[in-house]
Amino acid sequence: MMQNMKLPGKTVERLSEYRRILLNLLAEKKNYIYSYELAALLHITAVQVRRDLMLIGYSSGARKGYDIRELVETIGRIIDSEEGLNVAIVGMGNLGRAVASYFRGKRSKLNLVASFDNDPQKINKVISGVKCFDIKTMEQTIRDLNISIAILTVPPDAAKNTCDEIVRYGIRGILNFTTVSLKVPPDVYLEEYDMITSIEKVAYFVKENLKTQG
Amino acid sequence: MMQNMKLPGKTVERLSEYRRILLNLLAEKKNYIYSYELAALLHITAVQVRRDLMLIGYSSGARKGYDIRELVETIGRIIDSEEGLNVAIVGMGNLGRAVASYFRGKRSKLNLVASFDNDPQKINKVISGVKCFDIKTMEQTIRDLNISIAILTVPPDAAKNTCDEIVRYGIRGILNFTTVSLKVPPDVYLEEYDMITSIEKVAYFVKENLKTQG
DNA sequence: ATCTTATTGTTAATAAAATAACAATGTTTT
DNA sequence: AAAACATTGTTATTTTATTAACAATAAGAT
Repeated sequence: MMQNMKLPGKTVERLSEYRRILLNLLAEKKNYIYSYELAALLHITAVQVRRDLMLIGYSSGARKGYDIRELVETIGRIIDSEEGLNVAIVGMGNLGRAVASYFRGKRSKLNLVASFDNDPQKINKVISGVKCFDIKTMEQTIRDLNISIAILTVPPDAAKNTCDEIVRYGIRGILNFTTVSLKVPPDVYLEEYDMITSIEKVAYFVKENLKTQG
Repeated sequence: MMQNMKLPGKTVERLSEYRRILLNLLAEKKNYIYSYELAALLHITAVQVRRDLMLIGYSSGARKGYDIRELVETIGRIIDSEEGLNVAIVGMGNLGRAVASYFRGKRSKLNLVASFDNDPQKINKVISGVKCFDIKTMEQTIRDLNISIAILTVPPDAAKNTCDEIVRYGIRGILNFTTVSLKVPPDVYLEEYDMITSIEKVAYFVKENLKTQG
């Protein structure tokens, strides 16, 4: 209930992870799961799981644990959009291709319908399972294929311009993997991920642990 | 002051981002920066910047803004380890190669010294700037090259075993890019990133925005 | 059929992160 | 050299996220 209220970002992330795990379990013919089991699989607490499910208004009814199939369904109703959303990868270097292949095991209503690059070797070929379009045709293609989400994997010096472009063409959400931090209008959702930052964070805590534990 | 206390993870992440930006600015011959300028570049608040710098005990002394060179240096003293740490990429598929190339513009004392794969085509070649070793030699190589950080980019079904292995071989920090959530002993630092989760998060907020804004 | 137990759903408490408020301090202007 | 100003460093407040506590309840045991 109160499903009209936006969920906290952290909860959305965990719901996505719950679903990933639950789908795996379904494939293994498991049908019910307790909050503490699901929690253990993600190394979080059972309370957190129950609280997240409370937020999406899901209730097991009984103390037989959660019906996995039903729960997957409920999570989908909350985090997926009914009609599905179309996604494009902008920049088909190593990272773009990597992202494309991650999409194969995808679990939501997201459709990877296009990729863009400026390399003639790539244009009009199917790469990692997705057709690559000439980046010059981006405006037309984004509108034709009704693409609302872009994954940005272009080289850093192209990031700002490309971002401004796709926003003009009507993109509503961007996952930015470049090392450039972008600015978008308030009605466009932007999520940024810098892998070097993640590595430096790991290094920091390794260093600190080494200091205290030898 | 109090530099022996571990910093919050969020602060560490921002420090890494400050440094990335500051290094770019240095390259453009900018020498001083105000907190609000740095904040604007990352779309955060100036208070946050000042608070983070307070936590690492850095003080500009004057109202001329921060001396960029000095600040970069200070951040390095806090988040880098003095001798540098050696890093390996485990799994040289698309994602592994992408990560390797991100390392080129690296800004810290981290050294990418090895990668591992089981594909004979790759073994003993230099790929994306880093030598690829036979994954069978991992134990020896990790010890020989004193590798303490691993970036895990193997296929999902290999994730758990590979993780247990590298932990046995003495790895102290792992950045896990597989879709499998791992378990490590408490003295090993684990950071997990699931890009499908990020995409699903973007999709959720796009959907919500579309609901309220049409 | 009642008792015991395990698990849930939810409220309350705590912890962590972000933001606001503001005194201190140097800089520039007059 | 005093006044006005801009910016910092830090404490206080607010907000957000996590964890703890516990009543409610269904399932199985006796």
